Amino acid sequence: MSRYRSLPASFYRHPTEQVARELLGRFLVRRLDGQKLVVRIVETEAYLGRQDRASHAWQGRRTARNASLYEAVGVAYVYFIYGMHYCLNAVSGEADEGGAVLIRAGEPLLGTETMTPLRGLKRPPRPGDLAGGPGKLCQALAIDKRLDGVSLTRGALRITRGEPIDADSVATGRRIGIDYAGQAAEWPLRFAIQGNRHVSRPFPWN
DNA sequence: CGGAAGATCCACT
DNA sequence: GTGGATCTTCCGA
Repeated sequence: MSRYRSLPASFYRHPTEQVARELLGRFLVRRLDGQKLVVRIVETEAYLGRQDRASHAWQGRRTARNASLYEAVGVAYVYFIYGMHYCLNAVSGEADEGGAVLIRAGEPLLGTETMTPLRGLKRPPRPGDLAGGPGKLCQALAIDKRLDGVSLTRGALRITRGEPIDADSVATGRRIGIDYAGQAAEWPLRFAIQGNRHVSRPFPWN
């Protein structure tokens, strides 16, 4: 069905803030051992690249870690943080700009019985337990460094058309965990589906 | 080469 | 709300 058709690379070739908004409602599909795990993207953040102090591409920084940011739009940028977590981004914007969208939270749709033990849980999960945060989401979908640089348009990790939401159903806020970024910390580049209970932490609606 | 920081999560009070 | 876990990555000396 068309909800499971991958978004094309051209989808990501637009301003990163726009891509971050339009990724809400889309499906993140992980193929794992012949099984399909699916979450609906409910929260994102835009990182604008060289002009954004919170971005790993701030001032055009190029390192071994962030090489994927300069590969091509539509590829995954996966990095390791805090000694124990991974974060998943979709590279977006213009070539060489270093823009990307952080996938901060998803609503589990398929494969929850597999995600639950991957998360180390033994009880039925409550909203947000499985993928309500960038680190949780990666753990639930078995996303790690091996998926850094892969295309999101095909293969073991894809983003599909899903269920696009209305523009007026998007909640906006400040990005999380980047207080070091000065003025950029106040830019309203965090987005979520209005009222969704699977977000990483409360929005103004709560 | 060493130190410090980090796009987080969890347990505990 | 606070503090600790944990370790790769990066930058300055």
